[in-house]
Amino acid sequence: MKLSTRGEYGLRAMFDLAQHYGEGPIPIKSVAERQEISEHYLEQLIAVLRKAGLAKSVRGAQGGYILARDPEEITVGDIIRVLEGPIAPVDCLNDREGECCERAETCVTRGIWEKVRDSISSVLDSFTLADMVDKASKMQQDDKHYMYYI
Amino acid sequence: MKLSTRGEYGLRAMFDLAQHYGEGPIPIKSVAERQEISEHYLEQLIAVLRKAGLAKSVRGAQGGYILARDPEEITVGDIIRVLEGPIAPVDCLNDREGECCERAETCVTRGIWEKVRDSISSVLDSFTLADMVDKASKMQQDDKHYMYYI
DNA sequence: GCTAAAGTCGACTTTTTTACTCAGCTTTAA
DNA sequence: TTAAAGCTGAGTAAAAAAGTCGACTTTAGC
Repeated sequence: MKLSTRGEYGLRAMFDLAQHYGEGPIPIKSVAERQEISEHYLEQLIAVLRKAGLAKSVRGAQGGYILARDPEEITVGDIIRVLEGPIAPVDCLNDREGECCERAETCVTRGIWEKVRDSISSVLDSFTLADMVDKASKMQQDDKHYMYYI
Repeated sequence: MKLSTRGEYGLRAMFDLAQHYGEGPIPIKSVAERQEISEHYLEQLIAVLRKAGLAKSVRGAQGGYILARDPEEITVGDIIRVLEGPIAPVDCLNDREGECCERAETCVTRGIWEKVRDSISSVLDSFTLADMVDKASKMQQDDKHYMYYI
């Protein structure tokens, strides 16, 4: 039950773009440096996000990437689904009803996986990039406070 | 976000033992046949479940495996955690607080993964093997009904 | 127009994990 | 005593994940 680095890196990259939203195109190189991710690898991930319509690219000098929509309009679920494929603990959830499992027995487990999937989805969809940026800035505030009183 | 076959097979095997609970030790071979899982592979999985205290073995002729506790006392979460490792979308959730991520920024995502983990856990812990056996027998009833009316 | 800073594309490699397989051993009911 | 079970550890093949490389295209700014 683990995310691959694709989802983790991709989310961090999109979060980075969200933090710089409004500043024009952000070069992938700078995102990779800040997030400590291999530039070439990140290139691949962001290409997927672009094709899925979550990010836009601006080619040429002074180019880079921008979120395709406002940070409020992009959920963590949107990003994870694109990079990790459909959220489904077992494959048969992606098949049409009745297309898998001959034995009804086996399908008892299916109901459980469905509930797991739905609960993951609903958690992931409940966070937007804007929420994350808010939280990050609050954390920085707290840090300052803390420093102040030392 | 996918389960490996370890969790899937292991759960099916334990479900099989639950269906035969009270009938004495069930040989792994028969479980493997019913569930269409490689016998040798299943041996490895059930060994892990045994060491974790979820199943008991009876060696020698007429031996086999038995659930270590009543089916009501074993949840799907117990089984999955043993076979798939701790439920944690990202590794840093298994570290102690503050041991990971230097940058507070990075840790904004951590809060999200924590909620995902907790929601998965609570779904998995809400099903016991007894629930699954009940459901399977109901499904068989329904099947008979269905057949009856054709 | 040239140049350098960007993104684009596809193929390649390495590493890790998964999913088995095998052989030989130990235990024990009948 | 024997055959049916579990136990153990090593080995392996295939797949997926993670990352690398190099050549190409686009475009702002000089």
